[in-house]
Amino acid sequence: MFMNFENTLSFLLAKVTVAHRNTLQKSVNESGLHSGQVFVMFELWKSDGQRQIDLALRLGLSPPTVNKILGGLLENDFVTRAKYEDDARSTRIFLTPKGKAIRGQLELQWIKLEEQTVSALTDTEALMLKQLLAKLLERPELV
Amino acid sequence: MFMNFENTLSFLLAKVTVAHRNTLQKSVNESGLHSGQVFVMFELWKSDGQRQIDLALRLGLSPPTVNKILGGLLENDFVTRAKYEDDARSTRIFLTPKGKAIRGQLELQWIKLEEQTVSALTDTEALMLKQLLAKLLERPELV
DNA sequence: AAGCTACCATTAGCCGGCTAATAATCAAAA
DNA sequence: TTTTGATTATTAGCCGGCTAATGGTAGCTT
Repeated sequence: MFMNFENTLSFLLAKVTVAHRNTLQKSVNESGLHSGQVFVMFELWKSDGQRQIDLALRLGLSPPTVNKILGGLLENDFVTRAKYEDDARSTRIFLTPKGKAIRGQLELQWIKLEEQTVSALTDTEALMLKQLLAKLLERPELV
Repeated sequence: MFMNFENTLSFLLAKVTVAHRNTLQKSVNESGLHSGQVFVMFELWKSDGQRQIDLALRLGLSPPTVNKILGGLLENDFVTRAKYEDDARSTRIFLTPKGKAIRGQLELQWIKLEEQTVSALTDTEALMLKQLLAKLLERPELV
């Protein structure tokens, strides 16, 4: 009479969420970073000196979440805050030398993580999965 | 010189899962439940009176996580705890009438959520995505 | 110039994950 | 029988998400 809960896409996504976050956590904590911090660092490596609100928008996270993550990065001296001269409301986030230096290591760890994840699939499957996930992300309100 | 971070499977999975959890949260909070509680309830509907450790194993969650989620369900009178006669260590979790009554509503909401999610894809794509996610989940240590 | 509105950062507080550490119990081995 | 080890639940404390509410600033309108 009742549906097959475990076979819904929503269920599978939820399960993958938890599993993937655990794997990500293990993968990056060698570098002294936590899972959420990695995404902020990648964004800063692309463009240093962003405002918090822009980081939030590009990462698809709420401003308080970004603020909290930055707190940890500041404590560990990966980034610094600096007031933006033209606008006293916003602060700009800059990479420290330590934050810049860690990039290579993190990229290698990310590549290893990617190889691990992809190893469960064939090349075709991996490509297809990426395309399907990207298609879901095009509708942020639906995922 | 550096990799295309946004095009890795690991990145896409991380993004999709955050987005999906937000959608799930909105979907189920009409019923008075939170996102994590839903999975425990579905598990109890399948088999009432389980021990916490068995819930944790079947859900793929840590025992403290299940314990915390059950705290909320107990407070809101969706479940009750009862000692297992043969073993003083474990407790068994039972659905209350309120917990049993909410099943139909939750199932409908889940179906709506599923339709929403799947609507971004064709039938073939949705089926394929489910199969690929399921394949990833077969290797819990890799996702 | 004054005031309204929009924007940015921040705080507080919640839920959902986790690990590590405790306490109690059970079971098996010595 | 005692002791040792495994199991179960629980607590504490962390990170990563979120919403709601504050306070300060900018900017536009009047």
